[in-house]
Amino acid sequence: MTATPPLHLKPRKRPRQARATVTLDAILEATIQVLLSEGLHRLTTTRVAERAGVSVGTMYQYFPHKQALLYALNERYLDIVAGKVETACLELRGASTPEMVEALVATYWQAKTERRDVTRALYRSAVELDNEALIEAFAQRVDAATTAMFGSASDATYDDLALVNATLLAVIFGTVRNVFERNLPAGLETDIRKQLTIMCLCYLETARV
Amino acid sequence: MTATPPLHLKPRKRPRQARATVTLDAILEATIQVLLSEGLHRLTTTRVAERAGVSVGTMYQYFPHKQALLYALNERYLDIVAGKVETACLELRGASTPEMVEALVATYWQAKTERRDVTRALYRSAVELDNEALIEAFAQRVDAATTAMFGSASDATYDDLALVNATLLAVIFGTVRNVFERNLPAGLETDIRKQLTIMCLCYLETARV
DNA sequence: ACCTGAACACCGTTCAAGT
DNA sequence: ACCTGAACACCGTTCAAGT
Repeated sequence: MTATPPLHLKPRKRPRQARATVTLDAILEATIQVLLSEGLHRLTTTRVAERAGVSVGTMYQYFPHKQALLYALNERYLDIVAGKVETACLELRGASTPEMVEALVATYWQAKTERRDVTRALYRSAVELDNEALIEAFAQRVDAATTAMFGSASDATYDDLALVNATLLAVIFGTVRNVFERNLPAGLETDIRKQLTIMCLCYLETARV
Repeated sequence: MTATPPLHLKPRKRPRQARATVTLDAILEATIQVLLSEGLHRLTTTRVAERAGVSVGTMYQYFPHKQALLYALNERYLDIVAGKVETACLELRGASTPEMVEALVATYWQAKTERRDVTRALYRSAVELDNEALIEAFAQRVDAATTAMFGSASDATYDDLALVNATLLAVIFGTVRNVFERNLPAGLETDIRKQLTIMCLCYLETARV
């Protein structure tokens, strides 16, 4: 599913008893809650443990250090987003290019906008992380899904599909993040999303063989 | 030059004597050095003070807290990048749209690529910051410069220049950051830059009135 | 006007002791 | 097999004392 992550960031052990699973979920749930309510710089092992209803020691049985908490959170989140993109791509096999671009931008934008607070918090939390493996795994899944989709387009074929696809993804993902970080008025945000779609479309038009 | 930043992030006082100016510069220089050599999570007030050759107490006379160090660094950096974009835009007044797009992408890309380590470190350091004011000031300067430039194009006029311009900036800045974060092979990076230029160009073609 | 560094509150992480 | 929490090293920040 995902590329093997750096060992030191993985949970220390997998739960073998029911209560351990409960504990692990409680810790992750507490992490996102503290992150949202207190912010990254007030995300403390003590606070997370307290909120999860366990001792710090217990936390360290499951996660080798604080960063591993954020790593797990990002992993879960990126897995969900990648899944949504994959589903959308499968549904669109054989469709027309405009439909594909429209749906790709809409799906990704929607996935990020659904819970703005979570998206923002995770964008920020990812900074202290050795997150290249995470991003890479995500990129590869999405890349495979969209390449297959555009390759099946009913109205166009591309000379260098790999490059065209990589460009599209960099532009879409990058633009969404940029817009997100600037906290623009809702109206302008929507307008930019529409323009982005137009832009991708005319690019694909140009790139057709 | 820049919008007024949150007060709590500004240096505590401006130096009034020569040695104080030296001290302030030494602290900022030490900050970037420690950031580059040790990484964000090992950037410690003690370490910065030591490297700068002053005591922690002195550091706190100039900066109210650790974040203010990173804030100052980002401020200086964004000021330089904005300046480069402004200069390029002025030089291109009255040129053709293709020249403008090419130069805009090249200038920004170059500014970010020149010192990849610094760019990366600052992207990351900005996360814990209340950096909206900083980003906003940067965005406004650049927006004004590029709007004026595209408004002066010899070969095209645009119906909604403000929106077209905002879209272009979001796409270019966003894509550059995305590419940067993924650490792609140099060849692919260059290819994406070229594709990005093509994409912006055909978008402007479509957006002409 | 500027600098020092010991002192304080808090944080990440460990580990001997428990159930 | 899982959990506890006191203990340790370190970090951000302050402030009384110095030049």
